Amino acid sequence: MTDGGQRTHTEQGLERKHQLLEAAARLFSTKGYSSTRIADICAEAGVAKGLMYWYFPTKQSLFAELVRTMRQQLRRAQAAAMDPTADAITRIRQGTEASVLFMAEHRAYFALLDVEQTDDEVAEVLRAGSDVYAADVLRLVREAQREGTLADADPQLYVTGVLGAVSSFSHASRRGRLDVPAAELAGFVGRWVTLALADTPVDLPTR
Amino acid sequence: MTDGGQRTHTEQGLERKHQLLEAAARLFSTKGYSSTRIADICAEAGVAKGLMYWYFPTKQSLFAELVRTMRQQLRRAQAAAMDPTADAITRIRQGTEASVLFMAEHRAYFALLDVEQTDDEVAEVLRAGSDVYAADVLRLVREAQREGTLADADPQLYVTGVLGAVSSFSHASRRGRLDVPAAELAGFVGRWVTLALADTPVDLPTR
DNA sequence: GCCGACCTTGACCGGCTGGTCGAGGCCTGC
DNA sequence: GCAGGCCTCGACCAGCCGGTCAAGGTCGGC
Repeated sequence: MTDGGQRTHTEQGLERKHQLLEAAARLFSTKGYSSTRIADICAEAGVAKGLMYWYFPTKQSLFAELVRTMRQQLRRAQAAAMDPTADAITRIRQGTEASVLFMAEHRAYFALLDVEQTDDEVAEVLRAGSDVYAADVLRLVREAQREGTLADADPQLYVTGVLGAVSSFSHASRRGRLDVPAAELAGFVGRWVTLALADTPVDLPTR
Repeated sequence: MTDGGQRTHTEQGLERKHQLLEAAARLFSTKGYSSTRIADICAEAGVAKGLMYWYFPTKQSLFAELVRTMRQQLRRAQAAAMDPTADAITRIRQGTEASVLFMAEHRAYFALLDVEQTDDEVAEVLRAGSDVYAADVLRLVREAQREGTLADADPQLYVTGVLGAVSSFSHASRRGRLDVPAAELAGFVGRWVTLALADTPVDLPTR
């Protein structure tokens, strides 16, 4: 913005910059943003600390560049997967599948989005609690599968779906992105989950 | 663990402790854990900094206590909502509804779970990207509603559901909690979302 | 051979922040 | 009235970490 003159880099320079980005991606995605030290990144890339500031003005700008390129790639994958002639629901499904697939294939990269596990111990505190609920749901899923009211896919998939729905909707509500009374929201999520769990033909032609 | 002797508190002491917990909850849930300074918490509670260390050994232990009590309450709500005589799917739905409802009613408290927005600017970088996809899905949802292939609820609900599914499943996969090949996972999530979006009777007796 | 742009280094700085400490006030039981 | 436990204060400390800087190296062009 303010700075008109972008610095020019030689081929070697671009390569170094790339090295730094890759080193940073590795560290950010395992340790989180704020727990990753600039010194760590430079050590990982095998260069001196000052060098980072030759290629990036701040730690944040390095992070931003990483996120930006990542999003662009994902976006391309989504666009490519959607058939413009199909109906809306189909396109939502296509975009969903493409997103999950793409993120799974580039997981190291997209782990950046999980940014902020802070201290391991804090993360531990948080996880410990949700595990209990997860175990509950897992038990129920197995029971439903025995009852024959739920298809025979990997139970963890269903557990993830249920817990994910609860936390996603709750999170959105907290953030004020849903203008819906609590009771109504709860009902919606209940139905949402129930529908998603609806017994699917086990040998659905997926491929 | 190691320290055998728990300190004893007078009534006044317990009240102070409570004040600190509440102040911390307010700050953690708005600024995130690591961005909240101990000095801030004490200022918010109107006491000197050293006092926190009279009631809690570390910052982390304060946080842990907050999370612990919160989980316990949620857990009770879940248990109360599940009808032990009902079938498994029904109980999953009941637990889901109770969770969402409870979290919505105590949103200030549960915002703790969103811990770690780190620096505002970093959060901004992350949000900016996902908004684009959200806008896309929103468009598709509206289109589907016009087509009549999707019920007439608040479009944001559907958007939240779709995006939440993508991120939850992807996150779980990244964390190694799903032992499923990427393509299969993508297919599952696609179906999951499609089922959840299945046209529900618009005037379903929700209330 | 010298100039300037690009690149690299690592010692250093300054501010921030979790945690400590010694001093002192209050209240209860004796 | 004093001993001892509870509570409160805020100045202080130590270490960490993002960011700076002065110095020097390399290489191509003239």
